[in-house]
Amino acid sequence: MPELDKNYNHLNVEQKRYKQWEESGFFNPDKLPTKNKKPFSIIMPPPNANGSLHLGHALTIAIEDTIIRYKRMRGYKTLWLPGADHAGFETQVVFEKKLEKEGTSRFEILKEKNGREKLYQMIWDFTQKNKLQMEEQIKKLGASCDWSREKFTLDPSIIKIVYETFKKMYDDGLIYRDYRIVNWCPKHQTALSDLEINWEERNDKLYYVKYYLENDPKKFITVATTRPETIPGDFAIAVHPQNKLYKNFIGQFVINPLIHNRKNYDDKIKVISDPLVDKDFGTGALKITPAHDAVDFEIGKKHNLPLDYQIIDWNGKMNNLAGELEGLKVMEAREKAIEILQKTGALEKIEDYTHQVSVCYKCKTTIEPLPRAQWFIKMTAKPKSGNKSLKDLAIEAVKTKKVVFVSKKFEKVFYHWMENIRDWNISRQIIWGIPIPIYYCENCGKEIVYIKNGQPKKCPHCNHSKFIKETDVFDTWFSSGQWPYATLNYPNGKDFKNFYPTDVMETGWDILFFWVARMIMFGMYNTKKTPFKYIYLHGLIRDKDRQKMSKSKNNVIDPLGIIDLYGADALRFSLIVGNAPGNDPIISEEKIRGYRNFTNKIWNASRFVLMNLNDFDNKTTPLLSKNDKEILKDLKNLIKDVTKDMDNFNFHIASEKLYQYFWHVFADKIIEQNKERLQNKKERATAQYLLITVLETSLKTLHPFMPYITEEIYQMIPTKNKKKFLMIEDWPQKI
RNA sequence: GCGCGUAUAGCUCAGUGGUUAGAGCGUCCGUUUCACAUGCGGAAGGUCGUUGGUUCAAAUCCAACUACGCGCACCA
Repeated sequence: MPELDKNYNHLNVEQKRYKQWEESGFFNPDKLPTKNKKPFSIIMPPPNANGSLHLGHALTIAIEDTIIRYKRMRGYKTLWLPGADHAGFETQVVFEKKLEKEGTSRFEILKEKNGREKLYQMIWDFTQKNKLQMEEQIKKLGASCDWSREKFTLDPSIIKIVYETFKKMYDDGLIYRDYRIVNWCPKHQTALSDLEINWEERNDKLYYVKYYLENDPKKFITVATTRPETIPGDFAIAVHPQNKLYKNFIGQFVINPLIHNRKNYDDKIKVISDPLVDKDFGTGALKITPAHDAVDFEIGKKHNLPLDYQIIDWNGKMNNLAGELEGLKVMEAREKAIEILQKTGALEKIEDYTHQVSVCYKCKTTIEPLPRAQWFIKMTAKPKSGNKSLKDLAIEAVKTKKVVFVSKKFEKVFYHWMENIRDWNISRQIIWGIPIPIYYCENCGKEIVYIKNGQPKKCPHCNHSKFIKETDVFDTWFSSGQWPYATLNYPNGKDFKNFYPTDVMETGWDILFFWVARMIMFGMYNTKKTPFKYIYLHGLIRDKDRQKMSKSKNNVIDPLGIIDLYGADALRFSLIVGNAPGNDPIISEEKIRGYRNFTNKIWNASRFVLMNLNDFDNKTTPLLSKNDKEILKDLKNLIKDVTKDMDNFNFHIASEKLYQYFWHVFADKIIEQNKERLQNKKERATAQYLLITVLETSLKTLHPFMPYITEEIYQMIPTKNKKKFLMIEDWPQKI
């Protein structure tokens, strides 16, 4: 019998065991000796290759590894496929911060010769370094994923599939380029999707500005606006068609109160009517600045107003069309505009006004709505080859239960978002990403989708042979949205045939729209199937004060530091127990320490059993007492219960039951009761049998949650028909 | 504006109609002898937000209310 330390020391165990598991090849389903040939697969949400792992990642790994290890023990051919995400915009933002610290910027590098290529290479190297580090962290957590199948979102095989999807959607009429108002971040110099902006409440002012009639300078129409600096870009005043107040103004002209002698345009502004205008807001009259507001742009389009008269540039400064405001930043321009309006008497009054302003979700810079040509995906239109829109496909998949949310509440949230979805802007003006495979003919200007290497030889429209390449790249979610089938080598790969649709998608609820919804749409559109059967959404980890963990708040628990202190098993268990799916778990070091104590309990109870097995013969038939039988019956019932919980994704309940049982039934009662029997010659063998049976069964059921310590002890106990690893043992069903 | 959710011990949370409502941490008392002081024995601590309903039975199902949290949204 080996001499065991008095306290469990995870440092002696974890690395050694992981190496053995990995070398065994059993992480790979093809090498797994399984009775039951049924496949079971999970695609790991690929962490962003732009930093180290945080507790949220540890939670993902803990839950998914628990599921995978459980299913593996149930005899499934289990595949858990790891990967990493280039994470376009997110990574570029992180990298730019790094550049800033080094005293330079993305724009400086882009100025250099081949700057674009150079910057791309720099970020590439950065992500590859991070990726290696992340892999090590995932291994430390004990993740039994198949590293031989690992993928990166910029692998050529992935890009190929992403391009083919783009081409298919383009040919299907779902992809189009349009000039319209986009969410522009002046700091990051890119457009953002509707999901990438946040809304902040601001206490601003509402300015009431008079626009005098051209023909009758005594009469005027008052407009309420929060953005007087955009007045130089006004091309109409719009009122509701049924608004009696302004009936006589419709069709007349007013004079722009802020600018005169506009380039190429009159200073006269027509009063028009449009049902989009709210009769009851402000004065009921709306100034129309097509290039600087989404609603105005829509109205402008309908009424044939100039849409590209942009008076704010891409840096958020007033340009030379802004008259006296030229050169000022937007906020400065606002003050200046008010000054001028006040002087000319055009300012009627100012009111306090609280409203929502959109900001960049990364840098909090106020979003500038600006017109720009962008690539979009139609969400509500039918493709040429089918009769259901992406929106309809996704809604139908959930309605028909092809995909099921483990927490029902997210189903409702999903529907709500889906019902109101608008077209998706997939172009980003950044360099870190997959280029949109489009060329514009230099001659006829038409766009050509070209997804092979190199560039098109001849323009199919005019036979010209010179092209300009699109410089925009895809929104990162356009590629990660295709992750489940792309990683499995769609459409002809063996893995795709064996493992698609995958079984569970487990990820944080914060990316339900960004990622999960898009995966469902892409999966349904491309493969006609949902990419997964169940969606398990976990919460966002908070600290003791309910705060989201972030570096700036200095409340981050570093998973690696915690693992070094208390072990991966303790961390994993504390992430699982009491954490119902979908709720935001609160994790403190005290909780983790508490479950570290549990690992020690397991260690010592096992140590006690092992200390008393030197003469144990696993072939003798035990003489079980009534009480012994009762104990085994209870254990059987526990397993039944726990198995049911595991099948229903109730890991938080299963883990707690196992904890209760091991500590307060096995250690407190069963071991105590049998201490005396072990001293009794007649009863010793039976007591040994009972103890080792309960211990072995407990180890098996605890293994998915605490893989390291259970494996370590399993390797030491003398039981019948032992497998090479506990990892590939059978989940206990009969005792 | 539209929608979703939460309220259980001092704190943070589990609890899938059925004994005496649980866990981690914390508090108090006792305890180092042969598995474990990262332990053991014991104790204090709960009108399960409020009110009403359904039921033989409600923390659990339903409704309203109160408080809090969150998501979505082109009201200038």
